[in-house]
Amino acid sequence: MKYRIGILDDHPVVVKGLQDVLLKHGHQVVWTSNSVTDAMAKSAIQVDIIFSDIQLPDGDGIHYCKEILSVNKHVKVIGFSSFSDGSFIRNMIRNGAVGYLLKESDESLVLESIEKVMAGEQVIDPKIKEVFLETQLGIKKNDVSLTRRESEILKLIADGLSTKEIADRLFLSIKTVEAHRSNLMLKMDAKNMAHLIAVAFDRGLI
Amino acid sequence: MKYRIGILDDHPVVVKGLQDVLLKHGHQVVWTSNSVTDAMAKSAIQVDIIFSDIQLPDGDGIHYCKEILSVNKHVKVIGFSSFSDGSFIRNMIRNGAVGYLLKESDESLVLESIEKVMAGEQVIDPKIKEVFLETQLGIKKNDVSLTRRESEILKLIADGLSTKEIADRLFLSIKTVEAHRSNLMLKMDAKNMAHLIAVAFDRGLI
DNA sequence: TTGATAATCAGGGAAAACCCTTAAAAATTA
DNA sequence: TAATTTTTAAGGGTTTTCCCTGATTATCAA
Repeated sequence: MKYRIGILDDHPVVVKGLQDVLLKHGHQVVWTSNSVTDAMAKSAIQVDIIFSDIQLPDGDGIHYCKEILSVNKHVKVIGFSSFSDGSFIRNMIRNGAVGYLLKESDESLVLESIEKVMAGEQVIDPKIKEVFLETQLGIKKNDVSLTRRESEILKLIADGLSTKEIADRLFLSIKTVEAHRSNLMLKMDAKNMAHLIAVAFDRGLI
Repeated sequence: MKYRIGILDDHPVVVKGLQDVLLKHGHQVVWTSNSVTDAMAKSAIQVDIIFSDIQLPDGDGIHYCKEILSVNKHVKVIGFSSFSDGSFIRNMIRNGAVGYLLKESDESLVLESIEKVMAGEQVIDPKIKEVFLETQLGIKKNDVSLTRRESEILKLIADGLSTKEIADRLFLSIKTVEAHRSNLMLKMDAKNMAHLIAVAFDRGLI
């Protein structure tokens, strides 16, 4: 199937390259644009898919995504950027994008993604999946080593249990639990319990 | 290629099932075990791959993994459990496991994974990858929508700032910051600040 | 313009967290 | 066995969080 496609990117080279790939395979590139304002002005033009960069001169693809979907809720927006930054991708998806590809993707991935997206599937670049998986697995950096008791208590803290509740659960004195909490904060260089949990998540300890 | 395999699991049905699959395809199951102690006693038996459950009667697969690798660092340990709990998987991998499969995996996945693992690759059950990806993307249930001020303050809390510090930073009254904290806890159904941060990470809000 | 939502702030009190020192079993490791 | 680490625990004090009620001012959409 051949589709009507719009491209929003402020890098002429990227626009040209993507356009060539799409045209070569019979798709119609009905508009290209280098700014959010301009792209919104073209929102009346019917398209099936929009490829949108994240960083644009007058805004970002994330807000554009939300806006264009409020005008035309049937269009499939695919984030198209060189950033594999998680927060960009998350926000793009949250704002309604159905896919996110990296600019270094090869032709076949772009073409496959068009088919998948039009079939109602969500598409995330496999490279991003790998990065996400590694983050989840905490392969990054894991210098602090916690004792068995410490990680046990850490998990209970993350579950929202107070010192007293943890003490009751583990049949320990409140003072003992307090000692472990202090050690956790010391080891992980945390200022308080909220910070401790944030650090623990960052280091993949939870 | 056919390999020598050990199985550590305290569920006889699982052991039987896995063993049948492996034997049917020509692999050798050189030992099976239902406890960590017993499995360690069999550590002298040369194996290529060990399938290990997470929860065992006398310990857990995570510590077993570490121990067996200190004895035989060339063995490939594959976590094999019905838990898709992230922390188990993370810890298993951190302790040297090269793979993690779910018990509901079908035969072909198990067999493919054996080949991949022996080829030096890491194997994670695709179902887990999906869960991880969804967590990363915050797709799960992202029903809570925070206001601008709330997410601003949430981030500062995660950075370890106290109510007073946040108030100073944002030129607000302590009471205002307290109000926002209360609303955050209410919205995210958190019992205290530590829990709030944990929930926020879970939902991909940080 | 009129609700609804968001953001601001107050007082007061109970509970929990935080910080300090000190120390003795218990378990591991060398 | 000796040395080290872990786990246990106390006393006592300061600070912060947490919870309640109540209220005024912006902001934004219908």
